Amino acid sequence: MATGRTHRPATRSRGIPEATVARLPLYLRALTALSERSVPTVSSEELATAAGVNSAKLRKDFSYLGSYGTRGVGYDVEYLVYQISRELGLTQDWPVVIVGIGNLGAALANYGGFASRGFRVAALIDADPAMAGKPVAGMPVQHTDELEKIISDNGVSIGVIATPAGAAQQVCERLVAAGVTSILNFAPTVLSVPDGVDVRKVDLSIELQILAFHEQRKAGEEAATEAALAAAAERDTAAESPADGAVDGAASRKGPDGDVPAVMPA
Amino acid sequence: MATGRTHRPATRSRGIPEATVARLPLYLRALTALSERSVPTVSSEELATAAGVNSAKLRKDFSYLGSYGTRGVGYDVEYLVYQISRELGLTQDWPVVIVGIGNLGAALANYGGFASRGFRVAALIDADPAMAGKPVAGMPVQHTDELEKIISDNGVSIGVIATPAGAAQQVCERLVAAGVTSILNFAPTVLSVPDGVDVRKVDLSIELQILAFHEQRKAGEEAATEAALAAAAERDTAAESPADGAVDGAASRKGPDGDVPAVMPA
DNA sequence: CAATCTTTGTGCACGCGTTCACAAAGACAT
DNA sequence: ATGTCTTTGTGAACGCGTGCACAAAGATTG
Repeated sequence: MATGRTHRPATRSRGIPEATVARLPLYLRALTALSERSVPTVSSEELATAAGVNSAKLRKDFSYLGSYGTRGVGYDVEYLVYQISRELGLTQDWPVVIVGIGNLGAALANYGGFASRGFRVAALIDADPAMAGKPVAGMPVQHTDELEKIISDNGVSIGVIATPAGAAQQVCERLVAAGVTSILNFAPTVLSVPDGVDVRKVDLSIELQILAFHEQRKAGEEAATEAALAAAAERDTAAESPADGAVDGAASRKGPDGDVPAVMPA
Repeated sequence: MATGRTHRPATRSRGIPEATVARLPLYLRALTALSERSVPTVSSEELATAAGVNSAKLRKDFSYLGSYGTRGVGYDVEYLVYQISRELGLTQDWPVVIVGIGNLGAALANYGGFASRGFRVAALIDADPAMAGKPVAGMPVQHTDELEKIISDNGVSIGVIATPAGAAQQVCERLVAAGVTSILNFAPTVLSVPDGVDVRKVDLSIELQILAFHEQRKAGEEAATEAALAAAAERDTAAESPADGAVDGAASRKGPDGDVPAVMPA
């Protein structure tokens, strides 16, 4: 999982487990594809394969929503699309603002997947005065000064932060103060928010690091014969002189721009 | 969690739980920040706060790596940076290729967070002949025809897919055939890969849908008095005529572009 | 050297999520 | 109407992840 929830008690929302909620969009996507091909019904087995999950898991997930299937037949595609959409709150319009119109912010603004699922980009906001008025994705960028007014005028409750890490917390606080209660954070920082505000984060660098871990492990297992012994020996050696080895290793790792430097697509 | 793992038995990699691996990058980020401020040591409590997790969890996570702390004092920042970097495989250079240089692909190419953590963008690849040779992030875009050669010449084992959904599976297969064993997928599709290949996915739309679910729930709880009763009644009514209600609802949901339409930053 | 104080490392219990496996339900054929 | 066959819905068991709470370890002070 690339994304992680921040804060939040293990409370179940209306009885639907968090893990199930996270999978509903997957089912919805697969179902919509079937719907477009005018497939009337689908079995849990078929749908599970299309969504990339186990069929038992899918059935249990659906059981939290109610009994929408027909034994011996499967699920009615159109009906299920509707039920899941409703459960996810996609039958209503969700205005969102994107703050930080750098490379990533612009890419998000152009992302077609939002509009097609009930999300409407209400405004693009950036702190750079030079950006103000510039059209991005057919929409003029507005200055941060307008943030509060935009939020309240449009009744925005979902905000997307695509600013550099250094600006994220401040932007977050302004969004929350203005009434935003759900935030999707692309900045590589931990955001602290008051209770009642949901934060989900997407960190591109973290995903790659997790892949690197497994990649390294795979490489290590390949040469699992004598190489494994050599590696272990080397590791032990390095571990013997903590401070010294660390300084060396850490220094070589810190790149030109360090690490934290509020990097970000920007 | 915006990202989810695809396939993969619940095997522990060298004894380190997957959940712990996913948090290591968080700790690393917090530690690097401390390192830059020349903080020599840090307690589990402080570091946990900085990383946005519980201190007991952090200590348990570190215990899987070994006993790197000193009781009564805390952890040596530099040493821990080194150990975690090594564990994640960041002490070596990882060449990556980005396939699909649309808005998102370009944003990723410009993302500074990659280079600073040992990831080197070896090539940008796009299927559009018009893109070939165009410089993006100071690097010429190469045509898909070169994919196999690029992978093998650079020893690339990690690939990033930022193509439209329709092209993702095909690109994935070519990457895997060419030797890539880890894939970060931004296309809104389920990729099927052979055993031994890791896939992590990042889906922007899914994250928003999960936020919408909770947002809807919050809104519902606010008006939890009589409104709740009304809503429940309405829901029951809708549920009574499955097929009919479904057609209506689903139809109104399918936007102009449908849903699956291989949308994507592109 | 002894006493105290801080902080780590971890045993243990609990709860969530996953998976198995099967009974119940309905479609369909005879 | 009866029987067969398919597929759902779910009870139960298991395993992973989380958090508590504390003993052990070491620093620090007198």
